[in-house]
Amino acid sequence: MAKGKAERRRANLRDVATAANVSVATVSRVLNAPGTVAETTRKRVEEAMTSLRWVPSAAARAINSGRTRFIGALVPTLVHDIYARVLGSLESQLALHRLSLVVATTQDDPEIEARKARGLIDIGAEGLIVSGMTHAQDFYDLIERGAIPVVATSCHDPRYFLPTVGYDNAGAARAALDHLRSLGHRRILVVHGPSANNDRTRARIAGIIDHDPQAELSFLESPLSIGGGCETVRGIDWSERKWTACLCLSDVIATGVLFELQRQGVSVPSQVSVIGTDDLPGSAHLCPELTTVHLPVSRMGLAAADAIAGWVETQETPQDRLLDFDLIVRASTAPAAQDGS
Amino acid sequence: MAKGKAERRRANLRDVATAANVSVATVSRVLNAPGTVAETTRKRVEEAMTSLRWVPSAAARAINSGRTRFIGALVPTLVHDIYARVLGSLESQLALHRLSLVVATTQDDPEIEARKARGLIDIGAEGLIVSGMTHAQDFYDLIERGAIPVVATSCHDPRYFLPTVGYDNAGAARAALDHLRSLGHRRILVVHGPSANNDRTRARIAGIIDHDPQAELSFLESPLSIGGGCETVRGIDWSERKWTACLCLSDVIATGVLFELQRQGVSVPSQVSVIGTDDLPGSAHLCPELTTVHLPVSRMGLAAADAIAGWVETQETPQDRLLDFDLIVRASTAPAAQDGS
DNA sequence: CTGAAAGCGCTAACAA
DNA sequence: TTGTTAGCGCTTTCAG
Repeated sequence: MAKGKAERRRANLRDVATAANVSVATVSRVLNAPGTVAETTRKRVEEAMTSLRWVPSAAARAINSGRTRFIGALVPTLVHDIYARVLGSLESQLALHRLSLVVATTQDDPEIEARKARGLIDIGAEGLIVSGMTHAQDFYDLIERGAIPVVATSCHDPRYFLPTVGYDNAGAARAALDHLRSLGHRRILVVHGPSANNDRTRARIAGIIDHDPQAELSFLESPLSIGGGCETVRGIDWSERKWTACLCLSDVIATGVLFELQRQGVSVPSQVSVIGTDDLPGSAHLCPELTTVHLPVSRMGLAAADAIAGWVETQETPQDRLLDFDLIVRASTAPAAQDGS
Repeated sequence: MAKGKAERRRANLRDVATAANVSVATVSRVLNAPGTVAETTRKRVEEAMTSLRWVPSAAARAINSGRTRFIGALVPTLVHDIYARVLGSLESQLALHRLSLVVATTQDDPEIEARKARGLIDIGAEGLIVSGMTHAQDFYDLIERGAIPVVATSCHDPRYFLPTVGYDNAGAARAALDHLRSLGHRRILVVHGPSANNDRTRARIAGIIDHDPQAELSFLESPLSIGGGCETVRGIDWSERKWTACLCLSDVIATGVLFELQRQGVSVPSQVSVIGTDDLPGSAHLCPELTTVHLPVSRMGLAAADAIAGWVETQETPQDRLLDFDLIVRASTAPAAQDGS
């Protein structure tokens, strides 16, 4: 069988009607209310459909119903476990609402986001899911103008312009810090991802800065990748004991840090404690198993799907949703060694 | 500002025309051929558009042009770096063709795939990207009937019913085996992902089975996750020296294996060599850095995007595309220790 | 340069 | 149970 295909004009409802010797209304009925059509007529129509290889036109249906049945998601990148997992549960939950998911990536650039948002609306997205609360003015104008449902995820702020479905980033970071503090750590190196255009990262940083004046925190910004985490701590001489713990505001960075420490022969947690934030699937299996703050990204995808689906369905703005995080203590943190600091 | 929005009827072209005191045709013209409209008229129309907050209807445009400008991608899961990366480059390359990407996940189940494929076509996808060559009959009927462009990725087979864009899975696995063999390994444990419904995994297995009769291969199936890799090799006592190397047909599994070996105190590569297949971004940073076979997933996404875009644009079936893989030798493999086997 | 009018493929009253 | 017909919002001739 050849891979090409002859290009006839696609059959439409009228063709089917003619072939089956009925009116277009009857054909439409076998589609939308098969019960109201006589058995024999229906058979005839269905045969006509198959023999003409008729395929319904989504656009025509959409123009009548006013619905396209898909929503758009704007995420910084697909290549990060956290967004992949959100999108995964978003997709499956939207499918339950008979909605599809169009994805677009923004590279954390508000301008790109605004542009892609326009594209999504242009092709008919009924609603949008975005990440965080940092957006371009163009973007706000766009949704203001289109009056299109948009929910923001990965964050929580009832005062925000859009409904938010997410967790308390500041609180999560604080929980990590508190854990380290309770273990007696005072001098702590905080490694975080890029904070430009990323309010989640900024919220995490803000959550720990000034939270505990007794803690002596140093901050280092790292690319949001395993390699980035490695490089960021590459030059550090841990034997100086300048810090007894490393608080990573993201698990991918923590993973890189762990790898690099191991490579340097620094033992975790006896020499340095390491804690992450996110709880990726792999984090539980690292050596040592990574202590981290679990963020409920799957539940978040689910909740966001329900929120947007309800909104496009009922026209009613959803409630903000705050999901819990959980400190997961594993093997990468331990009490600070006593020393005369 | 409230999060809700009053729900007026959305303005349409006619409303704009009336407001601007022109005909709908003129309004349409300022949209599609601004040059042919008098400066002053155009101004007036544009003002009407903004003041009425007019937003074009995607469905109406689609019904006329016959185009929806989006294509659907069916992947087993989003939560695997490899698919995330393919989709990432697919999305950005399709964007260059002014096409959007709708994603749907199949859980490696052909029935789900067929169902979701129907859903994608129903909402108007102009083309489909699928993974591999294992599909349900329903699926084939569907695309046969809809005469819709479909390209298969992650594999390569010119004899296949659909155009394929991908790499030689058998060859990649063979390259990994050859590397191990050249290092003197003979007794090798092969750990692979689930092979049911997954022709890529089966191809990799087939690629090494019987390839080198001198090698003594044992096969173990593992879930496709880091945790799966860990568990699969958990019970093994490597000191028995039953195998001197472990060939993982997927990097996520190799990652789990590496973690588990480290936990057991088995040293890699001096006691056991480990090699993966895929080359994930994190693989280069593992301890030890993972030797693996690099699969060009980003280039593949790009090529697949071009293939499908060209197809929906020109109606011409694209060529199959074979992309090269590369053995990346890093630190997790070493010559087999001499022993009297 | 502009307008009138005929559709695109389908749904949904309303009649019969 | 079935048919007729008027749109849905927009593009596109074809005439002015």
